[in-house]
Amino acid sequence: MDKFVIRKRSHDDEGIDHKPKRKCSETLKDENGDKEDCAISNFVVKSPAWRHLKGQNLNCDYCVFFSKSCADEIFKECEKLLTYNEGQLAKVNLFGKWHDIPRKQVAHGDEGLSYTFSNNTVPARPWTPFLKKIKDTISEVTGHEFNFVLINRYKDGKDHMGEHRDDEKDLVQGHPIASLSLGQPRDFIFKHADSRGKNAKCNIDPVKIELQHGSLLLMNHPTNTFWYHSLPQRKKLLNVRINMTFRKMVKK
DNA sequence: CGGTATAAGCACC
DNA sequence: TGGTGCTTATACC
Repeated sequence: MDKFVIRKRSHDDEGIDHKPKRKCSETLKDENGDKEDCAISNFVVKSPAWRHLKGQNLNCDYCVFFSKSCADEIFKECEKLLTYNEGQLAKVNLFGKWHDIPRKQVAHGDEGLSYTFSNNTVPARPWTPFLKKIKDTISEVTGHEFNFVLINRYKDGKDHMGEHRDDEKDLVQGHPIASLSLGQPRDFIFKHADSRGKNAKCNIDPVKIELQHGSLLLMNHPTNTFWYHSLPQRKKLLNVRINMTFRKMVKK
């Protein structure tokens, strides 16, 4: 793998330009001597070129975060190391009916945290060295802290996720969510809450973006207050996509 | 308490 | 194939 340099992104970039201003030339080190659990010792993050997604109250930043070789390796490690929830933990209740979620899901995070949506409470499994390393790298570069990651695995284009907002009480209000995409690129669609359905109050165009292998999408406040997002079916796509959304949850 | 929203699928087009 | 509208009984605001 390539040699990597981690560059931080300072908070005062926001709203003006999204290129990192501070440099940090240290290479991320294995703090726990966890080579056996995590084959990845370095990550590529070469001053990512951020692109700002703008809309009415839409505030997101997107970049290709990991180089292809690094993203390939992380993807491989995910497939080797991760296991996913089953049974009741893999169901949601909507409009009075229980459904198996059309994808696989698991969460890791600080002890005691969990995430509840649609009558489904996903408890955090402990951080693994592998996941902690990814989390720390993203924190380092974005300047935001996270204590929880929700991982979704879409085995092919038939797996999907419906429209929703990440507006649960479990989430620290106003804190950004960092979404790392690995594997099969997929369309990701934002729709404004007031612009949905037959009786829409206004007509705001949806914002679509194809989330690339190794990319990071930062969903900043107040995006999730006003915009729904979804990962629609794309039936012709045959390959696996893994998504990690790093979050800050309220401690209870 | 009443009002409101829904991370799902399905039935159209 | 993909986008839209509808569902429905809890939950939780």
